[in-house]
Amino acid sequence: MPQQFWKPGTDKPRILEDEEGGVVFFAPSLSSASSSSSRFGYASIGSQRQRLPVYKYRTAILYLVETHATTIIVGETGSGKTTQIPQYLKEAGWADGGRVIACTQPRRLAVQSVASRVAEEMDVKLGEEVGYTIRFEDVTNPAATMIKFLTDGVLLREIMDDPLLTKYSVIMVDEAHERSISTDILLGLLKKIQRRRPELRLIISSATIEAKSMSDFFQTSKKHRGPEDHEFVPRKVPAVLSVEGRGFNVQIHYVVEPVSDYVQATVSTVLSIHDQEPAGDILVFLTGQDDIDAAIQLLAEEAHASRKISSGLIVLPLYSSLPRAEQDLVFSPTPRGKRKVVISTNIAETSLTLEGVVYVVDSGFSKQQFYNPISDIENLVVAPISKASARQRAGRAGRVRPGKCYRLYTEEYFVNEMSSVGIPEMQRSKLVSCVIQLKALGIDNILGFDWPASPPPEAMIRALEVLYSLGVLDDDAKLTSPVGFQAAEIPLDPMISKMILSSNQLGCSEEIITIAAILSIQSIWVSGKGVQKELDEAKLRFAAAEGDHVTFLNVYKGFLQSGKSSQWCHKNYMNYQAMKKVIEIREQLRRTALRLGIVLRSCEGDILAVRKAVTAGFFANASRLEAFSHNGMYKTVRGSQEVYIHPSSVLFRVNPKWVIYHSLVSTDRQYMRNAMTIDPSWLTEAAPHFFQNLRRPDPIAH
DNA sequence: GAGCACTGC
Repeated sequence: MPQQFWKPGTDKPRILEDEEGGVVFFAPSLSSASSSSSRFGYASIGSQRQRLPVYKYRTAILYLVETHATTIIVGETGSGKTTQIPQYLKEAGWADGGRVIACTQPRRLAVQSVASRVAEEMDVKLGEEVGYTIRFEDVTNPAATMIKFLTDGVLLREIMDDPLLTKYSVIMVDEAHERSISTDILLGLLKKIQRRRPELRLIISSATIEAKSMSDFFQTSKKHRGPEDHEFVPRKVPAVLSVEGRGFNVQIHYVVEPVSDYVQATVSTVLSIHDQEPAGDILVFLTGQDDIDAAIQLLAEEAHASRKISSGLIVLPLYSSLPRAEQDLVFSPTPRGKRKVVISTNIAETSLTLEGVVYVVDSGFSKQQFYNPISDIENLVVAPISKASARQRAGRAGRVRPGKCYRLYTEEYFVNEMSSVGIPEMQRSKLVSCVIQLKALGIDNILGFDWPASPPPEAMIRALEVLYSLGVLDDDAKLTSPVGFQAAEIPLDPMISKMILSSNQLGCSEEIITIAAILSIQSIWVSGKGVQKELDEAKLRFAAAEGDHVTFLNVYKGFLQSGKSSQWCHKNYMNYQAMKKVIEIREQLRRTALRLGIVLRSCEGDILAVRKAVTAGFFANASRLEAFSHNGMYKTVRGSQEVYIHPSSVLFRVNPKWVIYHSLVSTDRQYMRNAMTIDPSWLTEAAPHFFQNLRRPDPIAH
């Protein structure tokens, strides 16, 4: 047990029972917090730490963690919970005896920056007492690390090697309100682990007040234990503690009438802020590159027309596919007498923080992914945001001083129609990777798994079907040996994993892991507007008749021959950052392949082997050109869906009779992205079962 | 001849 920090007889924390009996609320006691103020830390950093809002809950938090299996902490950004709570736990002895305190984050950058901040506060070298682990980077020392920050994805991988996470005494899951797939899987698994390890403590940290549902989820026993035994057995009822943030007040403005064109409304709002409000930068939330470009152009036109305000505005776009140098412009300080306007996607809602923003304009929309398990198509659509998102966006205006947020929707809409939280990612995504991961963790009854939010059964069944067809699961829906277990080890989509495993027998693993690495990033080309012709020409220099996959091999070869040069990328309209990521992923895949006993071998130009390996993973994505089609219409073998080759493919307008594709994107039509020519006989060869089971008597007859 | 919100292993 950790050292006792709570002394009976001293100022006792007050516990307030929720009337429904499910939730324990805790009222902070200022005097107990200040009584333990000078026990740790260096003067300057120590007093800085004490000024954080979370500090006055120090005793309360430690008390709750000690006495409850799960503690839910609701706190806005700026409360200091992420950097302070792990330190409080360490100071209270939770890292004694070689145990480790873990704190997960959804994003890599957050892991790195929080870890270095905490190492600095504790005056230790990063990677010793305080460390972090993210994909490609393990900055920990197993013999010394007491506080470890990591992405939730990394912790999930750790569960594969150590199913009970035995080295951790406390696991804090931060930003749980974002409800990413890995956070949700992690929460489900932690609940199971807790049943086997009653001494394990969980802290769930969330920005929204939806704590009740989280509390219900972690409430393993309805029976209350008496207070006399709580020192030995933690209470099963989760404790809930609310910590205020340190943001400044943000005044909210709503439009009086609904707007019909939010791009136009954005531009008018920005201009009137610039005209009437004191200095301070403006952050605008739109949905995507199209919106953003349109708004910037309109803003330029209107500012030009009214000369009085045309000067003084610096307008900058911000989205993830923007080249790095242009992205960095938004961080440069605003010159005196100027006003910066950053027009951004959701990237500025959580991933990037801009200093100096005083005004936020919120369109009320963002692009969100939805998955239809019946048609098996993922769709990116503009959809209304949730109240939680709207609050997060508004909060971006209050970081340096009191700010204002202009919502381009009515108050009536916000209050009555906006949903309070977004739909968890789990309920709007493909679940193939998620299901194989759970299988690898020994969860046999996938449909009965205790999720924080249950995914649609159709999506689960579809995922099971895909895994069965790949030979990853057997008739009893158990992982096959060795293919299933090996595929689960590879940190990629199972269809790609299957392709890699098949390349072993075909003698082309070096080429296939290159293709796998490139397929698992967004795009290796620079984003196309304005340089379309040049981009097309550059692509032609690498284009292979066999299709996009083989083209990728040419590109990668060229990149290596250039000495991985950024100028070479620039010259060929390639995204250098993306290529660097390809190199990293490829290196990780090489190591994973070696561990799985895959022989790394090049086929030395035998492209037939490469194409067969791709087919072994992606046979389910085969389609055939319609016999009398003049417009390049294909039908999928699996579902007879009408599909077309995407104009970005090197096979666009080539229209070979048979292709397999990597993915479908759905806009006005269904487009196949990354297509490759095949011989249809390879399909039955790769997956006889799959094609026999299709309804049509002979779907691949010539 | 079209368009890629954002993460992550």
